[in-house]
Amino acid sequence: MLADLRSEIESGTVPVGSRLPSESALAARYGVSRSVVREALRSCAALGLTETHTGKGTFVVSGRVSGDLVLGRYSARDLTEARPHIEIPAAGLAAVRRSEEDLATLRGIVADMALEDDPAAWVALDATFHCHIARTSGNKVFESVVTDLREALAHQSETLNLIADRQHASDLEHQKILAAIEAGSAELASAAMAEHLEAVGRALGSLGSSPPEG
Amino acid sequence: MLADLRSEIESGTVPVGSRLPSESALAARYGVSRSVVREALRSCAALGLTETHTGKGTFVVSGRVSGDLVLGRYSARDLTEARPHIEIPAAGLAAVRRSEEDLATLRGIVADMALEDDPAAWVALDATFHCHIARTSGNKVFESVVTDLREALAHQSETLNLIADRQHASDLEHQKILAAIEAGSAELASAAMAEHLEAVGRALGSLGSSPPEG
DNA sequence: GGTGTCGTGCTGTCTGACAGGTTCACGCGA
DNA sequence: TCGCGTGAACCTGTCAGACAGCACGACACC
Repeated sequence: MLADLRSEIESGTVPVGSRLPSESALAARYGVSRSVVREALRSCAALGLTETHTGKGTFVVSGRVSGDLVLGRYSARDLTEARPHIEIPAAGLAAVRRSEEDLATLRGIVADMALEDDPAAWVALDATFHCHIARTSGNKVFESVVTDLREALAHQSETLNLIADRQHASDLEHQKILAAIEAGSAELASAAMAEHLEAVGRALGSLGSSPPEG
Repeated sequence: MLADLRSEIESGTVPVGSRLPSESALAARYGVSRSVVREALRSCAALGLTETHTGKGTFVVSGRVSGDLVLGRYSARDLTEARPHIEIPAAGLAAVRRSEEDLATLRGIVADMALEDDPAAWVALDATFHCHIARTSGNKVFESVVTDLREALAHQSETLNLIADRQHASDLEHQKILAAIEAGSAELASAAMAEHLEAVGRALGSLGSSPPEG
């Protein structure tokens, strides 16, 4: 039943943020006792999929298993320092390995970002853009690491604010990255991503070695 | 009590491979009921720290939480392709940020490797060496990713065999890396690591895009 | 010596119960 | 009518006790 519950969450059948049925209800649905349900929920919680609050219920907090990058606490410096080394080669590979479907998705994201006014929504799209490039690289290691990095970053509101501040500049840089990937040039794509991350890094520079906020 | 149990496992107080006390015993030790113990053990199992077998007990299978890099399945190509992008900059940072203690540890590992005859033991030391360089980089992202990559690699016996085949060549390259880190030169350390990984990559080249063995 | 059986210990699951936190609606008073 | 307090309903957290199934070792028997 753990597998069933987990697949329901990971497949998105149960949307992120929603409340799961109560333990008793789940027990009745699956025909098991509450103990079994509780242990399954504990597993999901350990994997970072759910959180349960006394008296309120258990809530889906993520659609995917969090890597230890997220579980651990990373300083903004660590994240900023590591990103280029992974995202730049990922962009290069993406330019070589992209499919038409990938290109369509990336174009859609970039178009949406240009129209987005809400900073929080824009930052979310920004994360989607970078994650999809990593996925387009065809290397699952890059995909996992970038997704984890981005998720870890999502816990640092200070950093997110600074990212949102340069929305228009980033939009232009994203378009440049996309164009390079469309052109199929690993060199240009890497360079464009490097330029983008460098600019972001400068904007985040004021953070210095400040600790994460948890 | 989960935190207590988990820290006991992660700190190595309970060695990997050993059997934990029975659920009843743990319940008595912590002064809680068996339900609580079972849920804590479920969490540990979900994190990949323990495995429990009906009728036998629960056993410690890992001293650290496995990232999703390990949980997922990665091809040898993905791993080989991603390693340089993370380990080379990590080596560079390690050269700049290493402490005397780090140097002593690394020297010890390299010395042990030179004397090691058993291929399996040597490969384990090799993993320790690379992981400790990542740790020495002072960047927890690099540390996590390298450790995860190495753990993922540990599931691919074919790759491990090829790594073990060039034991003597690797020993020399490791010494060169260590010397560069001792000298405090990020440039030399990166170059030495690049050279090493390139050589390993060539040796693994025959793998091509063969799937992981699971 | 080899083999089969029994007892012990452990996990897996169920039942029923109670304490404490959370939320919401109802009713009372201003 | 509006504001507020109270209480019921629901939820999770934890406990105690019980039984079935599996694994393993000891012991008796052949």
